[in-house]
This record gives sequence, C-alpha cells and structure tokens, in this order.
Amino acid sequence: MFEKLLQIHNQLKPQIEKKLEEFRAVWDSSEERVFEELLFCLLTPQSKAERAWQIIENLKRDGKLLDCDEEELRERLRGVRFKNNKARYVRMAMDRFSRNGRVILKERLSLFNDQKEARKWLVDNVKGMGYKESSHFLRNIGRGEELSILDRHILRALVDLGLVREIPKTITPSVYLRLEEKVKKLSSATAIPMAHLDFVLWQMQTNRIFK
DNA sequence: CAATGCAGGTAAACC
DNA sequence: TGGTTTACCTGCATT
Repeated sequence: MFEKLLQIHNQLKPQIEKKLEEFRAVWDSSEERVFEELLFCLLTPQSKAERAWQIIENLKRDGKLLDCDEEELRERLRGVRFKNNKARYVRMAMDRFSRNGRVILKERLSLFNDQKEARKWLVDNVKGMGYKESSHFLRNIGRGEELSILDRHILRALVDLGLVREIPKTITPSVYLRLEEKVKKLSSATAIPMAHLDFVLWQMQTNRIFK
C-alpha cells in the first residue's frame, strides 16, 4: 500500500536523522538561538527562507535581535510578503519574550511536558503564529517530533495517497488537528515516525532535495 | 512588456 | 459557536 513511502523513507533516513539531530542542538544552544527560529517562522510564510535568515542575521549584526523599532522593522522586512503585519508580529514577540536584554522563550516552553500543549500555547499567545508555523517552529528547535507541519505540499501528498479527499479551502484549528490525526495513523501504519513523515511526504510531493 | 496566477499562512470580520 | 470569506500586499513564472 505504502511501498513508495517506505522506499523514500529508507533512502532519506540518514539525512532526516541528521537534520533532527541539528534541531535538537538548537534547543540545547541558547535562548537567543531559539528566539531566532521563532522570528524565522513569523517571517517565512509565503516568503523566501533565505531572505528571512538574511534579515535575522542583519538584526543580530546590529544588536537589534531583541529590540528594534517597529518602523525600522518594516524597512528591514523588505522583500518579505505582508511585511507590515509581520513587523508588528515581530515587535510583539520581542515585547513578550525579551526582558532586560534577555530572552525568556525556552524558559517558558520548558514548562510544557506535552508538545501539543506547547503548540496550543504558541497559537494562543504569539500573534502571527498559527498551527502550521507553530509546528514548524517547534520542529526547528527539536521539540516537535510528535507534530505534523501541514502545509500545502504535505496536504497534496495526503490527497495523492487517498487519505484526504481534497485540500480543505480553509484550515481551521479543528481541521488542522483532524488532518494531523490522519498523518498519525499513516505513521502508525507505516512505522515511519511522525518526525520523519513530514520529510518523506515533502520529498514525495516536491521530488526535490530538502535543506 | 503588461496582465495574470499563485506561492511551505494568519487574523479578523462575518454570518 | 464554529465554519467561511477577506485583507494583508511581494516575488516570480507564465502567458
């Protein structure tokens, strides 16, 4: 039934595990490093990942990763889609997670034992972060192995596999959770870990090397 | 070269 | 209360 999936998984397994190892290293590095990933996930939707990182590097270089004027952020976010809204979200994230030049994001996330609870908290408390990007963020800091990042590529893969009839027009939280359950079932059925499945489905859909 | 369509979404208004 | 529509508003490929 899912031979293709298993085949891709076997082929990609070493790469995936290496990647997951890097994600865990992010969590172990520093508060600032984790905060960078949060900003990245705020900026990246429908924008270029390289551009998002470039902006974050520039903020770091200028000592403005934790505190930057919103007006200036708008300028810095040139090239990012919906930059005005996102500049506001970034500013709000700085307000919420930096105290006296220190980041208190890891500290806050440490309070959660359950990844889904952490995600729910992010969705409810970080403006600009929905289910997809909250899952993306948690994965990127090594705390999202149980979560699925349901972007349109992954959803198309689920449709191709016959697990979903069609891509929902609007993905509300409840729809997101229902779709994630399907991925979980697929994970169980194939014995491919959830954390691996996103990469496999992504690869299956785009047929490109992921970075 | 201008017009068009769409891309790893989210918030908020609307019924 | 919860699903649906609309605003946000850029880069790039296609026609």
